[in-house]
Amino acid sequence: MNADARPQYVQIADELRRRIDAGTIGYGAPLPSEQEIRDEWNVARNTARQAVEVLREEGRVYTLKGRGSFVRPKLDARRVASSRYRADVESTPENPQTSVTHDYGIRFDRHNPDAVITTEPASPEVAELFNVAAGTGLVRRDLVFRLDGWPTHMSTSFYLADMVAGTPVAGPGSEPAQGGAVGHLKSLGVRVVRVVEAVESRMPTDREAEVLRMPSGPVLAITRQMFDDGGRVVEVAREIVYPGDGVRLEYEINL
Amino acid sequence: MNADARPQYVQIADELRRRIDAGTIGYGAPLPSEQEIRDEWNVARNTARQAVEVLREEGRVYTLKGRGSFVRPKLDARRVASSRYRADVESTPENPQTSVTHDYGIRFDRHNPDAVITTEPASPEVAELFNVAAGTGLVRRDLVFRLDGWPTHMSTSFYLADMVAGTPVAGPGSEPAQGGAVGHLKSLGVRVVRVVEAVESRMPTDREAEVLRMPSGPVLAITRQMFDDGGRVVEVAREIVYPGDGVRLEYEINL
DNA sequence: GAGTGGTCTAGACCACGAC
DNA sequence: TCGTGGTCTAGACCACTCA
Repeated sequence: MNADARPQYVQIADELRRRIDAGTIGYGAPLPSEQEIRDEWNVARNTARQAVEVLREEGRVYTLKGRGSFVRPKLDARRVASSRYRADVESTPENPQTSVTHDYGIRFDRHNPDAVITTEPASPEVAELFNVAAGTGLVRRDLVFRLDGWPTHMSTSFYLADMVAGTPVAGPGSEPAQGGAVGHLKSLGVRVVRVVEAVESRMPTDREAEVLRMPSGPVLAITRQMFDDGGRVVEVAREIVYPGDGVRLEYEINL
Repeated sequence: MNADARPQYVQIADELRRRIDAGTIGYGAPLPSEQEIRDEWNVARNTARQAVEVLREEGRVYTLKGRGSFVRPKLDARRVASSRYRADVESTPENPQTSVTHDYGIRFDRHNPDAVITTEPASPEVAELFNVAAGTGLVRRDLVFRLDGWPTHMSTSFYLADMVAGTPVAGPGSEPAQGGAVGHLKSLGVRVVRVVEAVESRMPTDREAEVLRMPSGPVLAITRQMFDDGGRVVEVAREIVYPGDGVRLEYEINL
């Protein structure tokens, strides 16, 4: 009855993947439920679940208990070049742009991060990245970036409270900002001349999985330090988190 | 009988993880078999399998059919800085080093990659990275890097056949090389002044999963181009593949 | 042949979300 | 209330590895 030697759950996953790629099941649309898969292929529930599990591990779908599994969009256009920060430097009121619009090749106004801005003392970990004493006052900015409603990435970044208190950087409504972090600092008279990024791949935390709707695949996490022309650390991001699939980080090294 | 609200398979996974961290189950040692887990915790086979699956997704164990599941070592010391290529440039016969020994902070002779060197025409993809016509003759080097027998990463890199034919680079026994790719090229009188790397996170191919003994977690894949002082591409690596866990890539950007 | 993991079935009870 | 996915049980047959 089944000439194909591959496991049934792989075959079912292949067919579902084909429907997603063909657009038969669009972005955000529900996958057939486990019961529907059982009916269509005449398999046990565990086999249907295994098929969906394959797609979940691939990051093609995300699953919500009590609701179903849904197709995640492919945001393959995502692209982060090491030249991205130049877009920040070159942003002007007449031609507003940020590193994020640069990455995705989109207009400024399609990019609408939610921002939560708080004040907190530096944890030992962040303090070390800042090269200041633990407990130093920091402004913390938690952002979620979305493109047409779909989360593309999220970040937590820190500024020195002494440097930004009372400025728009420390208040709401300052995001999306012209020129991103570099632009923020430029508006305060701080010139960023060097950025150091450390990239890690890991499984998402529960919150990241929920916010990015990435229940199973890996994420790319970037820890960033920005230095001014005096060699001082003026911004720390820990971390900037992207869904692992489809992201591409480009760096240039001069010897 | 079970006061803990967490699912049994999570609790079992936690206990197994604890034993791994405590050293009760050492690196390379087998996990309890599914049958042993069933006996110890009195659970059904699927529950035992789910527990092992958790550890497999975390990259803590790898599984071989018909044999068992085994503990993967944590190679957390892995660390790749953007300054790594300077180690290649500065390598001398008196003080041999490569970017890989630099990454791991180990002596030269503990690093023993297997090498397979072949000749092949450039695929359209590699040709584009090299900025040459498809079909151009290339020397291909497939390497697997190991540390005390454990695979750390693998790479496929290409050189222009015209440039390296008849040199040690094109022959066996040239790896581990002093100075890695940069050293190779230096020995031919080619000076590498610029390296461009693109980092992606993705699930491993079947071969990568087997070689790296990473059946389930993500990998970090780097596509690299090396440029000489005339702006010509003199080496392409596609791709350098690391197990996703524990790797850290550091880059510096000057604005 | 004994032990291992890979796949699969046919049930069960539960928590959650939408209506 | 009903449909969804999350967890769990108790079996089964298979392919693979090792002694």
